[in-house]
Order: sequence, then structure tokens, then C-alpha cells
Amino acid sequence: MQTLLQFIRSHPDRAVLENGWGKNNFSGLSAKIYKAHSVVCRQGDDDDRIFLIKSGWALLYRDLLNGERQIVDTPLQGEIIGFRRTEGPRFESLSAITDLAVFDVSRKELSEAVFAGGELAQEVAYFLARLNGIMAEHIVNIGRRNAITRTAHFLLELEKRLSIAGLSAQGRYACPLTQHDLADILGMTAVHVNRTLRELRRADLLSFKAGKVQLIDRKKLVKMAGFDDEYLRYDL
Amino acid sequence: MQTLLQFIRSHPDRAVLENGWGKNNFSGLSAKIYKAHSVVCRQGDDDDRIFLIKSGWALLYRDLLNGERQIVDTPLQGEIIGFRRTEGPRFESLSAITDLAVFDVSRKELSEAVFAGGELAQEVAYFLARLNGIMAEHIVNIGRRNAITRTAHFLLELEKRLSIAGLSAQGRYACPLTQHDLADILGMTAVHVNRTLRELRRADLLSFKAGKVQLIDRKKLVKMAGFDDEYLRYDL
DNA sequence: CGATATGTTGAATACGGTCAAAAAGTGTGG
DNA sequence: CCACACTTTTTGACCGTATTCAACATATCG
Repeated sequence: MQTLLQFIRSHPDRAVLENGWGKNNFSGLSAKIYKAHSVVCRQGDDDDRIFLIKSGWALLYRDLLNGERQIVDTPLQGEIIGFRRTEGPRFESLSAITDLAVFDVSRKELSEAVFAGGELAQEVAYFLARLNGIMAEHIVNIGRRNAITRTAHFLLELEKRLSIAGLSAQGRYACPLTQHDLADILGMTAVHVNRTLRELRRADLLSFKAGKVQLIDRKKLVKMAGFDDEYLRYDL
Repeated sequence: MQTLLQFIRSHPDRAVLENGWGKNNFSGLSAKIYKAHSVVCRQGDDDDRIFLIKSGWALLYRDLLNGERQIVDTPLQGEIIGFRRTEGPRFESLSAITDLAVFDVSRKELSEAVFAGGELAQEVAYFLARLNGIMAEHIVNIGRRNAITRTAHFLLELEKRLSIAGLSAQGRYACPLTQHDLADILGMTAVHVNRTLRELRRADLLSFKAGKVQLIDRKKLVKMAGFDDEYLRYDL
């Protein structure tokens, strides 16, 4: 049995406090497991659940009328998905790309927990604020960087976020995204992602093979992408 | 004298509740006025203030090393800007494009207010969640829509947000953005924004002249842009 | 009225997209 | 363990949307 606050606290990409107990008593969180490549919830569904990623990778995206999709968030462990004021149809879909363990809480329940205040309310607000920063940088990335620097920036961001969660070391991490996924994150085509990764590899900047990313020349990557990890900070 | 909750509540693009009083007593909010085209705070500044737009238009953006910028948010009245967990240098700049009235609150003060819970904490969380939705749609817009549909989508979004705030009627609203600003919102060049607006005008879809937007064929615009205003809802 | 910002247009270019085909990798069942 | 199907990656040739650069027109403001 795990309270929501404990959950939030115990997922280091998102929240850092490691001791203490919350005042809010959730009924206890039990995780559901979704198979890799299954859809957790679908755009247009009329359900109320808020998801908390326990482990695994997921993608949050919107499907467009012409069959394309745009991924708007790449939640790692600890992320809260689907919190909002109103009821009504979901605006985005959530897919598991690896086996995925998620908790779900109802909108009402989380709302009431925020109303109750305390560290949980703070953590929720902090989490949402940090996500705002990540999304803002996503906008900058797609809006104003070219294919190479855009791709480099995203892979640097992933490395930082994963290393906070202890899932990356020496610039090396497992990344289950396909080039097609990457394209839908970066607002490019899969073909061009392929060519861009080739360029990065040929310039000895990074390699992305068989689900593993290796940053080779991090310094040069950071410079060319204008990467400043301030927006990913979660400490203090 | 105005409490923060009253403030949040009284700005209809962002929050809807209109009656009742908060439990949190802010020291009272007094607005500062910034002249059109002045910079309210600058990326890299080491201050803690959180801004609440009282009236006027502002732009939140990041400057890149090559001199370009990307606007990540177009705050209207009622928006909260700069809330986050950590101290440290600001990640984005905020500029006034019209004369602008803003309140500011310290990060610590707002954090404590959220800790105290109640409707204020809820409103803050709801606000952040809604902003997340708007930013997600911004990502979709830049990542997967072409110049025309992208521009149309943004102008439809503005119309909806402004009409919620009572600042648009019959598809007509004042919009103080220059084509250059629009370009920095949409991830395009100013030249191409100009051509795109010309196309929209020639197709009798909308006009944007002298700071006024007039949606002419809203139905067609909505269809071509795939505009679904669900993410802008604030009611219930 | 002059200065500066904003809007408009044209011509040339480039970056990334499209379409098509093949190679390499992955997983499943026999 | 292999055969087969399917997904993912890779490459080539061609194309189109949006950028770049440059010039000029029009607004706006002191």
C-alpha cells in the first residue's frame, strides 16, 4: 500500500523528497500492467482517470484527422498524466512502448487531495510546473531548431531526465523509441530522422543503435543544440 | 485589496468560479504597470517573482544563441507565469506587447498558499493543467500542421480564449501581435506569415489588418485546421 | 515631418518531405 | 532451431514548402 505522496516522492525524475509521510491517505495505489505497444487510454474516451507512471516508457500523443500524430510528452516514471479541471472526452492518447506499470487515480480524488493541501498539493503543482517547462522547451525545439540540433537536443534532454532517475550513466541509456516515434516527437518524418541520426553518428557525436543511445561528444552536442538543463532541475 | 484567489477567480479566460472567498489571505495584490514593448523580466535573471497578468497582452519566450526567439506562451489576463519548484535563473523572458498590468507574488508565497490547500491550491493546479493542454496543442500545431492550417489554428484558439474573457464577439477581435510575433509563436519566418495571411485573406477565410482579426468563414477554418476547442474548456 | 517599425512582394535556394525499394532486425509458431 | 511474417532501418531520386535575401511600400510614432 502506497500513498500518492509517497509515490510522487519516490520517483526521482519528478520529485526529490525522500523522507516523511503525507497527510493524505489514498486508498492505496495498486499498479496495473500494460503490455508493450498497448494503448492505455484513447483520445475521445470519456473517462476520468489520471495516470501515474510507475515504471516503463509511455507516449502521450494526439492523432490528427489525416492519420498523422504528434507526441506531446514522453512520460517516464513518476509522471502524472491527464490532470485537468473539467470532465469530458480525453484530449490525448497514452500508449505503452515498453511494458508499463501505472497507477490510476480519479480526477475527483486528486482534486480533493490538492484541496486538502500539504506537500502533496505542492508536489502536484511543482510537477505540473516542471512539465510546463519541458513542454515549453519542446515548443522551442520544434519551432526554432533544425533537424540535427533538434534531435540532439531531445536526446540530451532524455539523457538528463534518465540520469536523474538513475537510468543513464556515462552518457549511455536504453531508449526503446523507434525512429518513427522519434519523428512524431520531433515533428519530422521517420526517413529524415534516419538521415539525421546517420549524420550525428558520422560526425562522432552520438550513436543510436539497437535501442541504446550513446552520447559520444557531449560537449559538442550541448553547444550545437544550445542545451541548458536548467528547466529539468528538480532539486532544493 | 485583493486576495490571490479572488484574482484568479476573476479572470475568466483562466478560472471560472465567481463567488466565495478564499481562506488564504495574501497581503493584497497591487498591480504594476509596464509600458507596451517593455521587458518585464529577462531570461537568466535571478529573481523569484511569479507574475499574474491583470490586463494587457504579453509574450513569454526564449532567446536562442543565434538571435532567434521562440514564443512559448501568449498569456492573456489571468495567467500565472513563472511558477516552479526551484530557485535559480529564469528560463524565459516576458515582454509586454500592449500596456500591461501585472501582479507579482514570490515563489515562496505562492508555494505556501498551495501548501495551505483549499480552492486556491485547486485553482493553481487547474490553471497549470490547462496551460499544459494549451502547450500540448502548440506542440501539435508546430509539429504537424503546415503554414496555413497552423496559422488558422492559432487564430481560432485566440478567438476562443478571448471570447471566454469577453474580448471577442462575432469572430472579431483586437490582436496586437505583429507578423513577426506571430512568426515567433508559430515557428515560421515573418515573410512566410505574411504570405500565409494573404492566402487566408484571398480564400475569404479570415482577415488580419491593422491589429484586428476577423474570422470570415469559421466553419471552413475549423475544418481545415482540425480545431477542437475541448482543450480550452474551463467550465464546471 | 522624418525616423523607425511593420508589412509586402519577387527570385533563388535549401531543408526536409514524399515515394519507392531493399536490407536488417525481431518475434512467433512449428 | 529455423522459417516466415512483420516491423524497423536504410538508401536513392525527386519534389515542394518554407527560408533567405533584397528591395520597396506603408504605418506608426515622436
